[in-house]
Amino acid sequence: MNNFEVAAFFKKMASLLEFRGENPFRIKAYEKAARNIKSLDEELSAYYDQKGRVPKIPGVGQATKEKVAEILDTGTFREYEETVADIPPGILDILDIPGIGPKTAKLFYERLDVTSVDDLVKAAEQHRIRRLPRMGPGKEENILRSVQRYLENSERKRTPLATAVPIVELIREELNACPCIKELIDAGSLRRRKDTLGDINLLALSDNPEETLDCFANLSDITEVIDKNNDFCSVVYRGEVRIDLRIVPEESFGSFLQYYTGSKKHNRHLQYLALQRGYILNEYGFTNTEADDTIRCEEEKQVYDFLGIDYPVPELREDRGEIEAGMQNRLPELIEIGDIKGDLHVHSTWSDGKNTIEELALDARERGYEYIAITDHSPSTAIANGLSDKRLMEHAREVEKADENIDGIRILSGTECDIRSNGKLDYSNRLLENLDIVIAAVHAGLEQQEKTMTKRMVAALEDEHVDILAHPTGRKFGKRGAYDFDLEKVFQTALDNDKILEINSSPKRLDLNDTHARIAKEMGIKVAINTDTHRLDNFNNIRYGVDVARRAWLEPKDVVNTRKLKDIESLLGI
DNA sequence: GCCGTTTTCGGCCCGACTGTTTTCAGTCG
Repeated sequence: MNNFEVAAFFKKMASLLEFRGENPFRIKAYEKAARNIKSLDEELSAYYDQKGRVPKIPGVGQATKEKVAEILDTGTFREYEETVADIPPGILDILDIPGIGPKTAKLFYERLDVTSVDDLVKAAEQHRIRRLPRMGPGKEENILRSVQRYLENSERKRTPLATAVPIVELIREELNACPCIKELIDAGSLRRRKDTLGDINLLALSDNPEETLDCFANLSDITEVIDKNNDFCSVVYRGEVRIDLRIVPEESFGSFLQYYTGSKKHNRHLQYLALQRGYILNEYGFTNTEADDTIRCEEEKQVYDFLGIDYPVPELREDRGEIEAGMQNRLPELIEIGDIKGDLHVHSTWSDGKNTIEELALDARERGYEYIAITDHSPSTAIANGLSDKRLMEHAREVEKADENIDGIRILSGTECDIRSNGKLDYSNRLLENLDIVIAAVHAGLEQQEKTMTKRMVAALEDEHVDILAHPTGRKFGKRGAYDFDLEKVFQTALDNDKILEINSSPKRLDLNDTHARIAKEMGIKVAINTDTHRLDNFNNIRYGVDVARRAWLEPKDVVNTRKLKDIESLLGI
């Protein structure tokens, strides 16, 4: 159980208590505990395993500490379970809908007898909501829209790549103890580095398939074995993620790897090409339709060689033109992590970051970066301790000082400036023009209608001080989709005004996503891959941003922060 | 439920945005 999961219990608990109308300060205390647990640097479970107690955390007193221990021991806590049991189950779903908080859920429950999402939809459609106090037609409409989006999201519950990767690392470590496994290889969407995974696909070479699959089925944290036979086993990890392991024969390892990497569409296209040449292509290799004789590929590349296609890396295999490009020797030279020369979106202790400007700079230098931009929040994002005008000026001076004191890396002064709901920026021109870099971002008023939101974003992109639009579509995994806005218009505005669009590497965002980043590239819009770092280890998330970029066919030249310091400076007009 | 005391009980309590109001409640990051 990680900190986010522990924090989620307390956040949820706060909602439930608010729904029941309990002491607001007790509710606040739970919210605060959740916030502080989420922003801890070390993993509670690791600390607890090692020391047998819960560390001191601000806002977490004795009572909550005991609950944390209970969660780590048992996966839940008694009071939470009792509270949940006391509330109609459908209410829990309603509380998950963005825009509907505990107070609103309570109102609907008490006045309209709404105890499920279904009830809620009916109440809205029958216009019963608009008659409630402080409700009206606009509210009713917004609620219907939120519910619709919520239902769409919950239908396709996929696992974010950044959740899957650590799980696979743990499994890999545990399976190391199993001597019969010769090699364990990622396959499927995991290998293609898709941002979310339906399930995790692994392949293994083994001398003893039976024993290997037994090892696998008995891993800790496996909560269910769905299917198991001679060369295949499918399990559920912690009741959430499905993981398939398949033992593959060495003589056709390449064919298997290619086949189980997919995607389905990519494979279907290859199968069509094979058939034109008189072969059936499947996981065993190419089978001659007449002679019934199979060519097994030991190496994956042989599959492509056989069809006369340059080898496409897994990230490209979506049948979005990579097969045609491979046939014409014009596959892109994709960007790699090593190409990244700096990070243009970093938060320090001045707003909601965990590290000082110096710590960030030294760590970035250690990573071989030539530059970073310190881009703390603006006043509108108050909960993140956004910088007032006065503090912004002090901040810039502090950055300048650090830049003078630390050799080997350039530290740029910047801001992640809120785009207010009316399209105005959170700082005046006078302040913005003193900064090296200005990132603009939408953080509030996310439910605006398409026209308003588009206008708002366009206005920001037309501002001469703005360099980058951060997390342009606003999506967050498991939370909400993109803002309602005209993507084409916003992208065109970015192009016309020579602005940079961000691929935000934060695992909960990955925004732009691969298709949007590809559109940006094709339109000729510059892209930056940033981590939005709030603490040092967030710098590691760059891998996920680069994954997105690679899936979007981006080459080093498409990404501004592959440029050397002096080129980035001239690009930013410093 | 937490915290910090002129120390064990009283105060805690961001601010923009939205859709309602006719001065504000609820949600969110």
